Amino acid sequence: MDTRCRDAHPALPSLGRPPGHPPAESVSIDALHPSDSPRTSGENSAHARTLAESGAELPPILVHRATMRVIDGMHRLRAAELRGEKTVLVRYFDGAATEAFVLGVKANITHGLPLSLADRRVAAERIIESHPQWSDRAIASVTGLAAKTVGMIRRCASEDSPQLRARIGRDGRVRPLSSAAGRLQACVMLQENPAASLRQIASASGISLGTVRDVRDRLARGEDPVPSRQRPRSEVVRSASVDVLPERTDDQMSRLLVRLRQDPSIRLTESGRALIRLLSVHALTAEERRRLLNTVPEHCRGVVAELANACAQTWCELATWLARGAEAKV
DNA sequence: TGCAGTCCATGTGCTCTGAC
DNA sequence: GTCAGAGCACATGGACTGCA
Repeated sequence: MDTRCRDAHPALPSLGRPPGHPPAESVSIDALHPSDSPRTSGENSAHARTLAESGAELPPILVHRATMRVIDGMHRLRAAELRGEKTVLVRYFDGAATEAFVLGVKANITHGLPLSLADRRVAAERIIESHPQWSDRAIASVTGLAAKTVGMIRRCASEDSPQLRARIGRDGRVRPLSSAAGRLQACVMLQENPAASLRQIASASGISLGTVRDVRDRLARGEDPVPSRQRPRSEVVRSASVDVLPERTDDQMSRLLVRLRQDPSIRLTESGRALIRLLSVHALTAEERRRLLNTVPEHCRGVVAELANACAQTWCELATWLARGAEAKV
């Protein structure tokens, strides 16, 4: 057997790489069950005959101990049967059935008869279902597909199922799919508590130090704290063209903000840009409010609610003063 | 000495482009 | 049309530096 399949993916945590290579055992062929094969068309009988007729000693096959299913080596098993042998050399894998399947896929793309493209796509679908937390590249490295292809399969497969917020990469690190909610929270903290350290803000908002720094730099440049890539596409369209806005409260706020941003007397002064930044932070869409809500720990909700009320009161007072000022000028 | 900020290598997903 | 590779922007953790 090609021992590379034992090292399916060192960085993927749930693969559970077994320590060392346990010695192969001679096991009765009758005790083994057919594999949960990634090959949709079954074994290739011609390939099995070729192996049987070669006369060469066949390497041990890999078997899932809990189910006695063959993980890797169905062609070698068929070849042994064709030779009339009663036993076959086996190496056991101890782990979950889903991990055994991943191991089988990995083994089949690294040696032996390669999986077809269709087989690899089906395998990717199964791995996405069993390991939704794995990144596209991690699954791509197991199935032999391109990461982009895995991403496309994931999008199709997850239309009816909720998306996880983070993925585990090939290096075993967890990376969020979107840091938008954390960025918005960090933005609020930076403006309400400028003396707080980046680390404090990073810890409180659940994003990395580098991301907090990026938020700070963006605010200093008068930019949105959330990169356009991470904002919903509909929102990006809104800020690009106010003519396509449907009549909704969130959209009305966006429209007013766009108008304000376009006003030279506002956008060409430091105080004006600061005002736009403050208004942008507080003009949250329903989706952003929902995301922010999910980031507030249970024990902090009272404090956050109190702060939110205080902010609301401040803005109400400001609105009243502005209205009075407008009336006075008229 | 410990904290805070910065830099860097390396990972991610997305988009574009060319090969088949 | 499908697929993979290159390049991009962004995120991460560790290493490093500066400062009280």
